[in-house]
Amino acid sequence: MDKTDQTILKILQQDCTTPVQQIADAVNLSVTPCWKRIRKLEEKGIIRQRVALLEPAQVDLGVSVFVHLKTQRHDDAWLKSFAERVTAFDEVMECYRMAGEWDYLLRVVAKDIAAFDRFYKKLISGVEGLSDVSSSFAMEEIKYTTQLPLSS
Amino acid sequence: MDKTDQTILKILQQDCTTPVQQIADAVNLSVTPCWKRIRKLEEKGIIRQRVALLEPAQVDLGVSVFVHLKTQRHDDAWLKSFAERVTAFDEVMECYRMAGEWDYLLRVVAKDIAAFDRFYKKLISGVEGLSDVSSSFAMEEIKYTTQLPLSS
DNA sequence: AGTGAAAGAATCACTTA
DNA sequence: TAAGTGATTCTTTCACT
Repeated sequence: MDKTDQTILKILQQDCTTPVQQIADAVNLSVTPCWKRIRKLEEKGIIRQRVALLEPAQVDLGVSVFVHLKTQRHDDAWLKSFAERVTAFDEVMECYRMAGEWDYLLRVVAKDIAAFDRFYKKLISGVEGLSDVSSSFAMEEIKYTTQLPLSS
Repeated sequence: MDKTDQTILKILQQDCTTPVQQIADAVNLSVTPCWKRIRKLEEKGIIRQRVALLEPAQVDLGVSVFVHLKTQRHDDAWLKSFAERVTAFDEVMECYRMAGEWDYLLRVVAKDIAAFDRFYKKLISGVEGLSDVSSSFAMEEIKYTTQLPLSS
């Protein structure tokens, strides 16, 4: 992946509707070679998908809650089943296995506190082996981007 | 926003390259009225942008770190300047003002621990008034989606 | 909300360096 | 192996119904 590919990725991370013609101009190529580069970036999985981002508040999902979890089980089988269950919850936007005090961190979206509480109960009853759960509410979204910082 | 719009949004959240024709079929409309709905969703800001999502590991940004912050200042002016500074850092993918023990939570991406440490020093020296900072490393990304769960 | 036409883009076979 | 041209096909967009 050279500098040209990085520039292409940068543009597509900002607006993936940019016509190939315009991207080609930006990297001093003609349409076809530029198009082929984009295709390769997709085939390699560097571009994983092209999506529409919505405004959470406008679809009545203005509340983000971070849920910290501890567990007693740390074996592979448990992790696998945990991952499956958590992934299946549409409310869970992000889930990470963590180093340090907490074993997992989730970002959950909800309409309001009551809706989050319904999710919370589903989580507690649906996932075995949780030894500690702590929820922190986000009051305000200061920054949210999907644009990864590429060197060039 | 009715059920038809929700279906349209659902499709575009998964793949925004889906031809309008195909979306129209899915919601039992012909192309033009469907296209007009999409336009309106964009105008209202419900669709905020269309972007390409990249695979972090493939662009050498496999490390996510959550940074919890406390501050002594809680006035509007401080918040405003904090928001500006934090937003300006390309490494910061997400930043929330929190309720509870910690005042702010950031998700930062980096190439490795050394790169994160460079960011950490920039943050500490570039932002005034931080009284406590704690960094937690994500070992594994279990789920990451931008797809908000719409009712229908 | 629908039809059909015109404009605009993506995609591909083929050519060149 | 990487880039370019031009033709074809697919999509978007819009005037009109």
